[in-house]
Amino acid sequence: MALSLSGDDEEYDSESEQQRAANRPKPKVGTSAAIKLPSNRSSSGARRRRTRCRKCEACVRTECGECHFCKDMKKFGGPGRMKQSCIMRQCIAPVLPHTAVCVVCKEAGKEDTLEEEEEKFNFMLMECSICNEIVHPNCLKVNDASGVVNDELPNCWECPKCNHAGKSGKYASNLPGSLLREQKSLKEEGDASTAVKRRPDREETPRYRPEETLHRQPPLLSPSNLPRPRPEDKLRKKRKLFDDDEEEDLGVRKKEKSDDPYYSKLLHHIKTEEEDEDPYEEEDEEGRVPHFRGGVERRGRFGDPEDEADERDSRSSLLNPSVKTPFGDSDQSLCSSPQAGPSSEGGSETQEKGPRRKARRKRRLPNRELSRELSKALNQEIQKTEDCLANENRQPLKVEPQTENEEPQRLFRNELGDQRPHLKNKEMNGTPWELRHFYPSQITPLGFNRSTPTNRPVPPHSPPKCVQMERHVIRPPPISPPPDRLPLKDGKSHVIQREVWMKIFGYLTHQELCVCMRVCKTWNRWCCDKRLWTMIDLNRCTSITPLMLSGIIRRQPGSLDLSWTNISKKQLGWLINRLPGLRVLKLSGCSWAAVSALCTSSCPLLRTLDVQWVEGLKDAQMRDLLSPPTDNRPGQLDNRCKLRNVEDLRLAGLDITDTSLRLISRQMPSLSMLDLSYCNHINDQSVNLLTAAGTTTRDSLTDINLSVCNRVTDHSLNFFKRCGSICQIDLRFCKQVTRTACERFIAEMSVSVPFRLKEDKLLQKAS
DNA sequence: ATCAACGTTTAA
DNA sequence: TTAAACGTTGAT
Repeated sequence: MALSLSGDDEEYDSESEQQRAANRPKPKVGTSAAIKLPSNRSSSGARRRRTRCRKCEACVRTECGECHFCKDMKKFGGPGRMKQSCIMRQCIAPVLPHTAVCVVCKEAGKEDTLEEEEEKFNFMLMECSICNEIVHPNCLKVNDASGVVNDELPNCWECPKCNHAGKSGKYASNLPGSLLREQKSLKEEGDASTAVKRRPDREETPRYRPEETLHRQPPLLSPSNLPRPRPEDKLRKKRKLFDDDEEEDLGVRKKEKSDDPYYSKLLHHIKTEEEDEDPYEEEDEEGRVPHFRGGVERRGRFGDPEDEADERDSRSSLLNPSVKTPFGDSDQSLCSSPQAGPSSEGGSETQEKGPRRKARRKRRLPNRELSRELSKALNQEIQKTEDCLANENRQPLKVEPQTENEEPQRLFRNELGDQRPHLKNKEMNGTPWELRHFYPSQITPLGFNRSTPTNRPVPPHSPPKCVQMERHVIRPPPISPPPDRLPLKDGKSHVIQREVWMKIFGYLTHQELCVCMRVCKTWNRWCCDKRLWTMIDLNRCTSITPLMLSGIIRRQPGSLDLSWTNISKKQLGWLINRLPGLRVLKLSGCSWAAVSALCTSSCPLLRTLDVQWVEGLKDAQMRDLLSPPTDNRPGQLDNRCKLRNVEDLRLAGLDITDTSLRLISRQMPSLSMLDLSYCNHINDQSVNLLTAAGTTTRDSLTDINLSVCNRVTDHSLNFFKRCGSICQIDLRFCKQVTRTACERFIAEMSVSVPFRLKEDKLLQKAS
């Protein structure tokens, strides 16, 4: 259907079947019928639906109750139309259903009956992402073709036949589908263009190498009554199998500089896939691709020169599709029969190879991602900057500027002055964004960012398209990412447990964590644990890229600082929709257009909202922000203001008036800290409103900042006397407030609550 | 039989 | 182009 990827596909008998399937409702097929399917399902589009592993963190956790899909559920008062899993519960490694059996021997996976890790592979069920056949690798009587394991999904590969036949993959992104929306794009893509686009990917497939002399596997032992494999076993097996040469792909990537757009695209796709494969391998690893070039030594198989040769091969064939491996063009049956794979064209060496070791591990992408995942522009930029990346990032441990202004200036220079957009892109996409963090002390003498809207960072020319993000599968991070112990080269595990490492990592800064993430894959995962990233600070990171966004989602921070960034409404909307646990959001200096993304029913229940100096945020916008969302789904009961839990509200530098304050007072019953500094319209009447009888703010306010509010006078101090919980009143630089009045306030309050003048016109409760 | 939710279709 | 809808699958 959507996946007529090349002319080859038309050879499939089932092609017409696929077309039909796309054009009319599928006939009802019960579970039992589905089991019968394999015989005629070979090469058809009908794939076994995967199901939850029920083991991963996502599967184990409870529904968030906050996300889109939760809100739809009947149990959360929704209409139950969407029938989708909670965003936070999207399985990281969906498994084949229990009813899946080998198309050859009709038996289930048997890997858990075996001891040897490598043998297990031969007896686990593998689903081909191209022809959809599910087989035991050992049941394939093929000798000379290599299956390509897709470790994006458990039990997923491109079977030797398809791989050998050079079929372009449909891939198996059988992940929870809610975030995979590309099928349309794929469908709309013409066959020709699809074929062309897919070619490099196909060519990237590593071929069997004669040097790999491995003993043949024993013939199939087919105990028909073996217990079913547990999904987790398969997962574990995969991990184990792949961890050893985990960095091989990194090696491929790091070694290759490309001027081939296909390759560049592929490069990026691989990265994307890596994200998908495991939430803990993400932009850090991507970003470090160039770093690896001169950085961390390769270990174990990683350093195997054969692998490098192989990689070069795949690279060259990638660049030159006409270059084929000896077996690439052989006449292969097209998966119509499980027995019909390539036989012995491979020559004598091939005979020594069981399917096991031929299944070269290679990350493959789900078709959807491969098709349109990333914008062409982005890929082109990546391509152009490959070389620059290599050079710039040769020093992976280089410490980023820490001073207040250095980094932003650098960014600004790139964003504004540099006419080489690829450099900008390189900056943002080629470097781990965590390393680009800086922690400026933006505190002015008054404790506020004195930047005014005139100093607002100018958005870059082409802000990254959040659209891209929609097509990424972003899964929530597990709380304790596997493995439990660091796997060592000799197959053993490091003595120190993960949780101990986690404690150590807990002492590191984000920058240091980023360095650790480049040490190995396991550390990369561990260092991404959301406990280490409860607060993510992208303050003044002027260009927010899709990678950053996905990185944020995976870390599920409770606190996010996007101040003075160019984040767009779409991006922010995308983010907050996926951060139901977000409690602190800082958006100072952003545009109202972006901030308006909060006016949705998916806005998390924030406790702290910082919208200082937001351009265009006035009373009308404040009203929008504080109104109940209007996009509630039918049946959705909760139409309360999404900011009702805000305790800390920062509105410095806004042109808001009492109109907004009334709303705030009404809608934020828990408001404790309120920053109204630099608000020129705020006056005594405003203070009166906030502290009037019957308002919740009267008792909830503990900390108010009215510095540089020139309309506030001594009279306001009288209003504050009626605030039951007030602890700090900042009236610094209020021209119409006198020190005398402050002292009088202290004197009068001293009867009940002792206050002191911490600074001139800064009143603080003496504790 | 019931529930959850995957993957595709349809609507906006 | 994206989100919503929904038929159907898979687990229990």
